[in-house]
Amino acid sequence: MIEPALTDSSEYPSLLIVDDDEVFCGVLSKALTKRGFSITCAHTIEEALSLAETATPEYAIVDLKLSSESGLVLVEKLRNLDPGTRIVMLTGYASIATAVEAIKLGATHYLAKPVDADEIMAAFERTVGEANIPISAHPLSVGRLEWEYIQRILTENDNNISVTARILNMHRRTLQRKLAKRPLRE
Amino acid sequence: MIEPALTDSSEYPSLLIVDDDEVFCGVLSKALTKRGFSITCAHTIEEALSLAETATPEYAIVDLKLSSESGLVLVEKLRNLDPGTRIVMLTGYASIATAVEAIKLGATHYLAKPVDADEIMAAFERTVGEANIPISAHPLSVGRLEWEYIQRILTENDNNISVTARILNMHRRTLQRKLAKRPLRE
DNA sequence: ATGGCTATGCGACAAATTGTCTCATGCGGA
DNA sequence: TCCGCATGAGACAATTTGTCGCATAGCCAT
Repeated sequence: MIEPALTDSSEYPSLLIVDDDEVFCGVLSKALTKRGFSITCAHTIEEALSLAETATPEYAIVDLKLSSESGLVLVEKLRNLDPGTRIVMLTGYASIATAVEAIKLGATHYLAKPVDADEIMAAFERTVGEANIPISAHPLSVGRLEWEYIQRILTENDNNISVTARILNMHRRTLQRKLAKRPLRE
Repeated sequence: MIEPALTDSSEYPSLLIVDDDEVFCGVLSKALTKRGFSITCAHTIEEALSLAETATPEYAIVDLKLSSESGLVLVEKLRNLDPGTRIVMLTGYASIATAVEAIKLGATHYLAKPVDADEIMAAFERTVGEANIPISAHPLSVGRLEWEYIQRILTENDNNISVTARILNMHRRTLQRKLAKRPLRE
């Protein structure tokens, strides 16, 4: 066992998670610790930077939307601190424009939520030239992805089915039906 | 008038358009000539490469979906020929996954069709960091989310449709159809 | 209280999408 | 050359969605 105090010099690679959603940080933190990383969490850009200046992390997971600011600037700064840092940008509000910018700023990869820990792992390993190392991540089925996504948007909107349906650009009747037959395994 | 043979030494910057749609090439060619470029068109990767080997263009516009092959490999090759070439990737089948790949391979920018000549011009000029990208306020529609996800798994698996369909737990026929369709906006 | 506005649940039927099957073609390895 | 696997595509049935309609219910301002 390694003593928790020595995270810096730990034999585990250091990984900084930056996301303003504390619950999300917690869940991810736990999942990645189990996979052998030494995790630190930050909820704002300032916090992330002061942590990174003390000890630059080897890996970072940055949310695009950090309260009001853009996680993009953080990507740039982390890279300036240490060009070797591997950064995955994560977001619930994905767009091609921000993806392009993130990669240009030096992010290793860009993923839209929902994602699971394995997919993030795979993203860190990934290099340009196609699928060299077949990572055994087990991605969600499309059905499952849709279900998770719907649940998130629904929650964000007070469980208002009509509003959610409009946002998701689907018919209220359809959403009703999808929600009705909820037991979706896979 | 400049003699066509001397495109290299022309006073106009050289620009190579690679798209299998001849009509599109023609229109774009005309619009960009008017803006002061010396245009050459190619409709296949081979054609593009042989042209580029003779005289490497200063700018290039590459379509992602070139009949059977992917324009991504062309981006890589053009870059190897001359790292200074500024390349804009263009496509009617835009996705975050391919955008990420394109930028990693060295593309200057990535735009979704339909697009006008001015946007392409702006894309060539774009520099990192400057742009102040707005974070989209609204989440993706379910349809779009599915499209992005499919594209991601597909690129992660070397564009193997059969494998992707199995991973996603959907029928190959269905995946075929979804990929064929989708000039999806939203 | 009454009318205007919106959310919700659900039946019914048409329209669109998927699931299945089947073929023919093309490619790389045994 | 045969085998296994990927792919594109046609055809038809099985499901799922899109649409309408209607009734109920909560909010809120008149």
